[in-house]
Amino acid sequence: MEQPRWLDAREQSAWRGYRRMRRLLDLELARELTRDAGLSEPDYDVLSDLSETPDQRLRLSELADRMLWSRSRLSHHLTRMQQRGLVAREECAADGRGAVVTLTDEGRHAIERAAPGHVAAVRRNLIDLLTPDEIAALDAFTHRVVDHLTRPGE
Amino acid sequence: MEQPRWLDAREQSAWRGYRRMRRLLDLELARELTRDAGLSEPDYDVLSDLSETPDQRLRLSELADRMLWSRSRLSHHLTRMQQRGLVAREECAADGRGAVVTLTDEGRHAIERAAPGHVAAVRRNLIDLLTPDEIAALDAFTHRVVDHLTRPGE
DNA sequence: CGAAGGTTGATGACATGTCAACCAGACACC
DNA sequence: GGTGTCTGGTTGACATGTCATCAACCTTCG
Repeated sequence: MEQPRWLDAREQSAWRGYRRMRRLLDLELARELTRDAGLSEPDYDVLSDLSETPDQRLRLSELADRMLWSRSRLSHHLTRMQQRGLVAREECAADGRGAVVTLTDEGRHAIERAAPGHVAAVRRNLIDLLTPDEIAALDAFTHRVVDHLTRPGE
Repeated sequence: MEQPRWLDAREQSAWRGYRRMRRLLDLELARELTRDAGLSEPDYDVLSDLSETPDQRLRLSELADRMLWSRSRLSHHLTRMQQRGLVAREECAADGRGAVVTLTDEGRHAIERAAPGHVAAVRRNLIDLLTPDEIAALDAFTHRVVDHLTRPGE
């Protein structure tokens, strides 16, 4: 590790702001989601991803990849959601090892009930506080960073 | 919950990008920190906050507030860090209920060893990928959101 | 065929975070 | 000085996430 280039004042401030925002936004969104719909953020994400899928069914590994979760985490989480009746597991016809998650009626009901409030919360606490230019900047640089972090070489 | 205003394409994309970046960046920074310094991000944050304090000592509640942690979480975490010799607890002279955390020599050594690499990782995976304008925008809107979320009325 | 090697999920042990109950000292008020 | 309440911190039970490991299964190749 050679000479470190420390962050200048603005960079430091931006980095701290980012982390603080992240924490507070997380807390707030999770709080509203639990209060209004009885779901955690991970629950919401699973249901949301699943409900946007044509057949409302996904291979576990496919879902894990989309969510950037480990297979193990997904498996544990689905077990819990399954016990609450939000999703179901089925065997995969094409691959004997595989499994498929599906949305139960209760799961669909839950996400349909939760979505409007959650989107409103995201708006109120983030999106609507940003100017169109800032939204565009956020869109641009987050994708740039994601590309960097998922580049094969790194 | 009245008529929901869904997110338009750009907003949706920005929101997803944000969440994806957040997750990947977290993973990467945590990975490097563990590998290079044997610290978790929470460990690093505690040590860093502590080392920037004049006397390298802080009241628990003060530290908890700065980090946006619950007292309980901080207490648990400090117990673990204390067992590893990174910090120490002392009684508070001014308030018999209170306690003070201090940095041990080992703790100071650990943060001094970890900081250059961590800052470099933050640069490499985020800061240096943004234009100066984007840094400025990030700085501006994150603080705006933080203000919104910490406003007394909400 | 059948063994080797990679993939898919499930599982148990463990680390970490949250919530609620609790205790002791501070504080207010009579 | 009591007495009730508040505050700072600790603790234990529990929820969640990670890692290592395992069994079942596909695929390839001798």
